[in-house]
Amino acid sequence: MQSKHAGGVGKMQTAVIKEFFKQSDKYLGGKIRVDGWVRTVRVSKTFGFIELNDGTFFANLQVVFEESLGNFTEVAKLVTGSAITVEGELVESPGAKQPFELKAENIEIMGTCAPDYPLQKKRHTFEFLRTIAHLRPRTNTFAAVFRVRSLAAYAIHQFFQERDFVYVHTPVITGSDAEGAGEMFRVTTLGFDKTPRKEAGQVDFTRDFFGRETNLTVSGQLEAETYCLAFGRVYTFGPTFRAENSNTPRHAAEFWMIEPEIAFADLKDDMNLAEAMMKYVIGYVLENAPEEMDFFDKFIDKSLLARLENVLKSHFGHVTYTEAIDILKNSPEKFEYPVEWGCDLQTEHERYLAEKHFQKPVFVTDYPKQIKAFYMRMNDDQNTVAAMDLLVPGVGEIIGGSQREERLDYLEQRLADLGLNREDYWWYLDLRKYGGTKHAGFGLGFERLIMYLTGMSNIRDVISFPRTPKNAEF
RNA sequence: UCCUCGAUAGCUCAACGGUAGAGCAUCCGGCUGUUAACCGGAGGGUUGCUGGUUCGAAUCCAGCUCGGGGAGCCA
Repeated sequence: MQSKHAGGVGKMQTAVIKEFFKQSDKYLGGKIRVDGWVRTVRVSKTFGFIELNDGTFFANLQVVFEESLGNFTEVAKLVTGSAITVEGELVESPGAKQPFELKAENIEIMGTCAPDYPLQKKRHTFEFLRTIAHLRPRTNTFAAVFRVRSLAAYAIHQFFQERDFVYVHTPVITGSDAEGAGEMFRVTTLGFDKTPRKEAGQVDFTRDFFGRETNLTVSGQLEAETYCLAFGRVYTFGPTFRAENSNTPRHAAEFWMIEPEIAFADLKDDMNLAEAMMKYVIGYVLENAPEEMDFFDKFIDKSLLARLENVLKSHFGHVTYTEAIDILKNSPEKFEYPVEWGCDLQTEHERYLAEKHFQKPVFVTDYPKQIKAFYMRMNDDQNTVAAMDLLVPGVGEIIGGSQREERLDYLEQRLADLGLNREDYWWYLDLRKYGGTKHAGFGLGFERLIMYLTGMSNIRDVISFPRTPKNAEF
């Protein structure tokens, strides 16, 4: 990649550290200028070393400076976190830990760093770093996490765009409060002191901003289906909000979700899409962030690379809910919760299936209708629905999807059975009246994908500023 | 929301009923190739908050707040 800053041959070249590592031949022996932040300084009486990072590359550039420097005393006093611009010659390094280093001829101090800077050059706990979420992207782990996150987002867009999917922006504010996917955050401009009431005492939402009750979306799926039945293949990728009081390493109140929806497609097509997408993203990240992935493998999860590479080579497992119940019943494992057909699978059951029995990602399909949402397509047995969950080792449920019920009479019956108001779904039901066809889709929790890709074990450490119960700092 | 464990210097931890310590970080000094550099010195604390027991509480008890792990809900 040619830097937009790169100058002509023989002149001083300003470039980013990534380029020195990717094309060191081009720069070795030449004069360069580089901007960055000090990660650590090691100084002696007449010379010193600076580890410089400019955010473009995982590794640091070692800068060597000597007494001849005009501002040697000031440079020698630099502390971790300072911003500097260095000019000098890029030379081969005699040290064992880096191939080359920058022999400084001039160091300009662009921004000093106060001595109470909380980041040290030793290891911090993730719990502490969460309290300084504005500074943590400067650490190795978070630099790696958020570069992988960026690459994974790009890979997802690329995967769908290459396959002619249309990216749909579904609304963040929704008027539908009956999507059944959990507690919602209310959106209102009504005052708290004198909330308008109707005669019976309930809040009068006709006087609210939208003239009706509105909430933050818990899923873009129903809206995505409308565009699916126009474009054939669509996907959403945006923020999602759940007001559940969930206190776990896998839940956040604000998270990002990817929801593809495909027309003229059944559950099998849906699972094939999900598997292809997962493999595409894994492959893309392994190829484009090798330094970051090596770091995770070394310091975060020692079996990460082996596991991801194995996933690329193997086919995902497939098992029906009914078969899964049999596997669990016949397993030697002692479960805390009893296994019975009709009960939802507990976390311990899901973990056993993904981590012990299959030891790779596995689709569980055809769940009892009682434990799944109204829009999932009824199977011929009238007892199970065409649903699928993808379980992955270490994270658990990462995808939930289904073939949608396209038969109007079946769908109306399901709404009635669940006590849902038919009028609230008038436009959703219209899709079944006007050219309805079989279609399917799924929801992928983006943060859970990042956890799976990096080996990070807490969702709060894979999203820039996590929102969880009792925490919305920053 | 439930169960469980925890909160001591900026950070990571020790002290477990009797004067609150160490390593790292910071500041000062030393050191001619360092790699979480090294060596010497200094400053730094209402022991999460409120109350209780005790001659005496970081330590024991109660409540609260916040955090970790597990569970539920789910992505």
